Amino acid sequence: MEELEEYLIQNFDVSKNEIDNVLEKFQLIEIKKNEYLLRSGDICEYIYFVVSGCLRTFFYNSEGFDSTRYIAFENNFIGPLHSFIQQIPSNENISAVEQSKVLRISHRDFKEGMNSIPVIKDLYIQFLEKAYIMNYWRIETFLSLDAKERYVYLFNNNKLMIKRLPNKILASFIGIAPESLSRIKSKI
Amino acid sequence: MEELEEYLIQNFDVSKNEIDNVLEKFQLIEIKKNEYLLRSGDICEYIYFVVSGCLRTFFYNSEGFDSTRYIAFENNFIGPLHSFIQQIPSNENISAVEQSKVLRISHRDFKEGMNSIPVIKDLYIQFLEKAYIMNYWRIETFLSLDAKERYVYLFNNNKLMIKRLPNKILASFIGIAPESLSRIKSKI
DNA sequence: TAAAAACATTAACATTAGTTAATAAATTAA
DNA sequence: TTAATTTATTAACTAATGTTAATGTTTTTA
Repeated sequence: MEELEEYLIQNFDVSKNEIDNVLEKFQLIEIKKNEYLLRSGDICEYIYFVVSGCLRTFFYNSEGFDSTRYIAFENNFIGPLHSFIQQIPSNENISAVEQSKVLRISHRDFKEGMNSIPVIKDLYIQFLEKAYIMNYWRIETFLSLDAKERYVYLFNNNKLMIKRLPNKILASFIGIAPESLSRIKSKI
Repeated sequence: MEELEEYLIQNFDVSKNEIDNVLEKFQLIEIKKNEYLLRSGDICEYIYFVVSGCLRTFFYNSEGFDSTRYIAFENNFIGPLHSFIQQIPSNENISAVEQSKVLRISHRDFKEGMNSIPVIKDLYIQFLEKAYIMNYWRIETFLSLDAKERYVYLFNNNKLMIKRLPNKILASFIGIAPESLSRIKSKI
């Protein structure tokens, strides 16, 4: 749990006591590469904090290929919020890109914490703000850049993704076919 | 202000007194079609609640065309959050698609309200959650749909946009050239 | 209300990205 | 460690979208 504790200390003005209250609501889970934490159609019961490894959320598009909507490396939260908040079925899957350790908090504990532990509300706000900013630049790249430019953008701004994601997932995150990504890389 | 009052009553468990405290932080502004509330490069000082009309946020892409990131009709908030939160220059503009009336709250009053008026925090969370869900499906359409499918998606799910936005802005929201949108419409 | 400006449509052509298929390389499992 | 499986690359071809330019339509302004 030290990773989440460290994360809280770094990001919030929070007392030792409050940290303990938060931490006790989380539970450590290990997951092997390619295993699922959530399948589309199911209700998202947990939000996850990535301690080590890498997870992604993705869905299957009309042609049956998968599209990666979000990637979380260490020290980031992941979970399809609309499903979690409203407790309705998710159209996304969560799975492990690498073998990972995650801390999960249930919807029940989260709701309870939102009322009883002030820092959880702040944590949630920060999570939403981070998601907002990530989604913001994501939409911007789709609106204004072509496939090659989107790859170059990631190359310049997100070395971690370039380094740790296989071609296939990188392509599905950029929104192009893996063959197109190969072509793009060969021409740079 | 009745519109915002109504909105608060509808969406939050909030007392008359609290509503008054919130409302007094807002200021009514009128804006003519095509006028700007924010220009890229400036720091976003206000978040706006649309009372009537329609606003959009957009930026200029590398070829000098504009891309529309977000559209707000009546009873929705608008503002580039990353600029507002962090008080850093925005790369987006806000302008009026139609002649509009908006209520604005300053960053200063917002920050103050976040600490002193509980419902403002909830309002902010709901704003972030709404933005999350909107951005979520937006990214999904870019990842999994081609231009024609994105138009059809809007046609089925957002009649208001189809009805009230000119072709040019609709195309810039879908991420295609206006000529392409004309072609798509003629083939449906 | 007429003229000007902005916007929308259409068509021909150019470019980008998707598709298919074959092969090579890397990873996983026996 | 080898065989099997998955992933990555390449090339030829196809389909979709962008670009340019001409024309028609609508909106704005004088």
